[in-house]
Amino acid sequence: MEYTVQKLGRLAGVSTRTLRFYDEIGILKPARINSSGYRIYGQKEVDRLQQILFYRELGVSLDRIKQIVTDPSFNGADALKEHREQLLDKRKQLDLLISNVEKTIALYEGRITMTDKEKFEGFKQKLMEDNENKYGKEIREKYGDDVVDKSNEKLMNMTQEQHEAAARLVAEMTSTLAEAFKTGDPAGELAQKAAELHKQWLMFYWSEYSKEGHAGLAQMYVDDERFTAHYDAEQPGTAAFLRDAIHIYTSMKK
Amino acid sequence: MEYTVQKLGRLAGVSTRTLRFYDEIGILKPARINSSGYRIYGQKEVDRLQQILFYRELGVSLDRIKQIVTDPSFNGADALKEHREQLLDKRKQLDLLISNVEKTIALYEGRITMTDKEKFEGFKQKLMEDNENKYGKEIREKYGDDVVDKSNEKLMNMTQEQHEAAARLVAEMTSTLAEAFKTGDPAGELAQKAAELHKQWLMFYWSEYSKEGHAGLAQMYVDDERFTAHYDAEQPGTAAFLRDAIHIYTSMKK
DNA sequence: ATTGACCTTCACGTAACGTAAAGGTGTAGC
DNA sequence: GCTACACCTTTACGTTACGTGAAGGTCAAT
Repeated sequence: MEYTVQKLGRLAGVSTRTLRFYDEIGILKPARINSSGYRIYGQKEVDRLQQILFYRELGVSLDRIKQIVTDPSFNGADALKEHREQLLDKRKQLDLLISNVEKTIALYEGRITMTDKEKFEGFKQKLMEDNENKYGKEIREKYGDDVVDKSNEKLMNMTQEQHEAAARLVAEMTSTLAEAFKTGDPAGELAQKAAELHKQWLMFYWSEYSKEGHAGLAQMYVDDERFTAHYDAEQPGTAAFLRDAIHIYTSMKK
Repeated sequence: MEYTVQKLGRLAGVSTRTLRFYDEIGILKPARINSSGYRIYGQKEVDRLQQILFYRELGVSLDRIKQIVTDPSFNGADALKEHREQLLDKRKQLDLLISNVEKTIALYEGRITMTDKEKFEGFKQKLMEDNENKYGKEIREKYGDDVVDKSNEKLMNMTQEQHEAAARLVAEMTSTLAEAFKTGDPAGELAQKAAELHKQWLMFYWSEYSKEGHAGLAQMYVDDERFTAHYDAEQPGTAAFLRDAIHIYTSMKK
């Protein structure tokens, strides 16, 4: 039985591009090339492809698969054992990441202690210590103490008060914007107040204000669908409305 | 305080290339460019970089970090929550992979039931069933039953007897090669017997023999360090010796 | 002869940089 | 003033495993 790329692809469930790529990297060459330059595969190649896909499903890299299928002496457990070690390593790192992400979420959400400053500080302290134990040593060795300390200091400095103040501003901006949206007039008083609040809230994070930056950010609310989705969540059109309001706001201010 | 790329890089523990790259993708622009075209960063940029690195350590993509640092409204838990979901998904897939790799290793090694054909077959059956339950449905839907059945059939056809026969051949070849190596003569009787055994063993996996293929594989034993390491494990120089023996073997046979 | 389904070879895009290469800048020592 | 030498710049290829066109040739049927 002979196969062209597409036939073999359908049989094995891979794209024609994949077969051409496997040819290119020398992992699966066609049995022959016909007079028109077409790749022709035979039974031998079908078997080899099955073997390749078997290892691919186990997450083995094509580079390693190449060794395995080229020389059957690598067929055995050795390659897979090494691969297993890599996977276990990967999982370990992944678990660490997940643990840190979850701690950070808890910290942001304040689920646990946002209302209790003492505990809050203690929690951040704990997050820092955990990280310190897990990979702080490596990083300290690599980059020196100052970097790590500075990074930790930064985390500590984002105090609960700051966070709450910013949150209040955002809440006020959001409700003002919703009110303004009902008027339909981005140049109106309410909309301009929303733009002003938006600026104030930005100032919490930007250390310097510029009309251009503000206007550019506003434009992005419309251009980037991820931002749009955020602002349009309650009321479609809000993102565009906010952009218009801010553009008016920034062009009036000098 | 003002910094050039290298100074900022040392402070934060990243390469200058990274800073230029962050400039390029617009995630961290220098405060200004001096008259010589040098990038000059200020305190604001230092802070922003710290924030970037914080999220980077949590495994967040630069694309997402860009949103977070560009618009503080993304600073919160939302981005991280989505990120956590992705990480959990990843871990699930990783666990599946590890489980399959471990089963395959056990199968290859025969640790469990290699000496008991019934159990062996049962084990392979179990591996197949497990895979079937985990993602067989998807694959069957995607590619049709024939592909999956064919793949499974292939696994079942690799019987214990075949495996053992090949293993015996490999053992014989290895010991013959070791003996031959001591003589130092790749054209000698022992070395040529090793080459012949090597061919026989290859025939177990290749459905077709060619002198060129055999000679090419032998050359790779020397050219590719990973193969070399395998054959030189017991005795350095063995890979080169085997190549020489095979080259002599293949050029004498017609 | 034309259509439509195949096939071919480029060649760019993906993520986050590492690693040269080729060339300009700044400053210290002679 | 000249020369080292450490710094800076841009350009561009390599990494993994292909996806996705683009431009153009082939094959069988209408």
